[in-house]
Amino acid sequence: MDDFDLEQFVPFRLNRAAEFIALRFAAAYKAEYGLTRPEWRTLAALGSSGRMTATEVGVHSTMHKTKVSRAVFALEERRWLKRTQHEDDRRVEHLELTAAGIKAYRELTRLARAYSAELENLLGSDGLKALSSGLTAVENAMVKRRR
Amino acid sequence: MDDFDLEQFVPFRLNRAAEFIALRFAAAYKAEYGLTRPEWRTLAALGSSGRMTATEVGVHSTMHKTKVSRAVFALEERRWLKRTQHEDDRRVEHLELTAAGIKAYRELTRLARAYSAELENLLGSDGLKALSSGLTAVENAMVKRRR
DNA sequence: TCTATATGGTTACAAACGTAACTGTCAATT
DNA sequence: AATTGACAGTTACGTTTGTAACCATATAGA
Repeated sequence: MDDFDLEQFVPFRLNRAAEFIALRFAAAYKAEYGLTRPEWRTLAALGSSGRMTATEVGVHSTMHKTKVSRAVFALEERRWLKRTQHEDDRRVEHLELTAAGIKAYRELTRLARAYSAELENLLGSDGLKALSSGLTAVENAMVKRRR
Repeated sequence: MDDFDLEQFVPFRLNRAAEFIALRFAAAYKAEYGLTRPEWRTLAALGSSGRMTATEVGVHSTMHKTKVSRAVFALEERRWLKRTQHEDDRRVEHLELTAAGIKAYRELTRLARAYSAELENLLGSDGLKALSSGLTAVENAMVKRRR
């Protein structure tokens, strides 16, 4: 009928692939820990970088500040995270994982590494390399276009 | 603090890239036509494949049937789509674009093609190729794992 | 010091979503 | 013909989301 094919359209394919890959991993932390994606991302950001502000978490994990705010609240309720006020600027709060949070982080990253390995298996070494370098290209473009 | 880095985790990178790439295009059809993503996908599926059932649209564009149902309703209200009952099986309905729907489809696909070109520019020819072949790897994996 | 503007973070509200339950229809079995 | 199970599509409900407004604090300029 026409020469446009949704199946070949990169934005569509990218979305579908992301859903497939991410959902498969999300199922793990959702089922086992009841975490949402923003929560997992926040945990991961704080776990690997140590103390950060909410804004920094947002930048690091590319999440909107309302998502971060809600995730921080949830993690705090779970006693995986604690806040401390910045000395000089009382608008800012520093976020840090508690011992329990660090423990959870370790377990989750173990899962994440296992999934990375599974992914290499699933996509093949070449497939994964191609994907990764394609993603790098996107990331470079994102930096250029960032407002 | 640890050797896990969210920035290097493929599911995260994939998600972020998809958001960036898809949102940039979504902004166009959302701003100019007030379409949601399910609506655009439904339009695209029907535009390129002609008459289909709702279930087929869902398979073709990997959307849950509730999304398809809502999108079909919205497009119908807009008079871009009409339903006709299947002769033999009254559960099934055939979906087809109206003249106005086809016109919209043409305009949207023009935008989509323009965006594809922009993408090649943005990612570079090699980057786009790598991305595409990485996506193919994911797609192959999806087929294998499809339940 | 007062005002204006920017910033960190939260919240209210409406839209979009997924899950599961539902309606109506069909096919197979009895 | 009646029953059962499967399937197409819709709807109800609770959750998650994004936008925009908001509060509190900080900074700069008059």
